[in-house]
Amino acid sequence: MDKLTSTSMQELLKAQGLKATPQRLAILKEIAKEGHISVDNIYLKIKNNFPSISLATIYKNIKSMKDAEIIYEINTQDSKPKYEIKKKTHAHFICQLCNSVEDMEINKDDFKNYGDINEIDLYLYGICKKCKI
Amino acid sequence: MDKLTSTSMQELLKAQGLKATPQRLAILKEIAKEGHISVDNIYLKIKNNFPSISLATIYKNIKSMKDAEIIYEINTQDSKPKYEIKKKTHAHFICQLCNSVEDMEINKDDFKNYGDINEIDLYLYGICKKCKI
DNA sequence: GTCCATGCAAACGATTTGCATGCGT
DNA sequence: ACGCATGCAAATCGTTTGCATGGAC
Repeated sequence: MDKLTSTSMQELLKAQGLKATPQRLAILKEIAKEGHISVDNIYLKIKNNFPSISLATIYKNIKSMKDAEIIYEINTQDSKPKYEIKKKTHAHFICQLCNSVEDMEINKDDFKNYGDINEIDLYLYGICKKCKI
Repeated sequence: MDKLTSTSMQELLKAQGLKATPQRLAILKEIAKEGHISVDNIYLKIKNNFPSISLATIYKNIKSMKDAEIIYEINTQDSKPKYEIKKKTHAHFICQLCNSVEDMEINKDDFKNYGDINEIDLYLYGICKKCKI
């Protein structure tokens, strides 16, 4: 996944008119570190270094950063929503056993024959390498 | 969409070990008629001809018929889950204005280069013909 | 008669909201 | 100093569960 420094995160937020609060930076840092992570797990992870943070704050910030298109929501068939740093369009491979999410490259042009498409969400379900062992 | 008679619905249910109750048939009929419909709307529609039906019954039956792979759940970015009669793999085109869902044919073989895939969920977002006018 | 399905009400989990306080700019 | 952000608690929404009753086989 792309390296995202604290500085670039602050700029990303400011560019969208959002203040770079410690909570927001902590959330972004956790998402960037994990790749794909649920609200609950963001909360648990951040609470270690930041015991005062509230779940409501996480939800509010997830919402505003999603609206600002800084992060992206992944909705799979069997687990709670997960979040990732928004980047170039790609597919998600979902393991049907462990629910892990893996990014896969796709070529947007492959979908041109479907007409005028603004956005593509492609979820591929199977068994990941780890679970296949 | 495929024609689905009352008789074939009954057989579909029995084949999966589910009793063909009037409630179940009404739910299936509504899903077949609408193509893609939410729990709330199933409830509202059925309540007209079937005032005693309860939301819990709809939820329970949606769950059992989903488990039995008679119906399929569609989860889009901005609206509540919708349900359709399960059929051959296809994509869903979602209108970003009116949230309508439209089926689009896809060729499973086009996804062979992604590896060992059991299931494909492809959501394409854009503006539907009606909303483009 | 047994078993599964229904329908009501209560419980539940995830998310949202209101509001007083605090902090960044 | 102002306005947005935080954190708590309460409210809300969608969905699930328990349980007593009813109906299908």
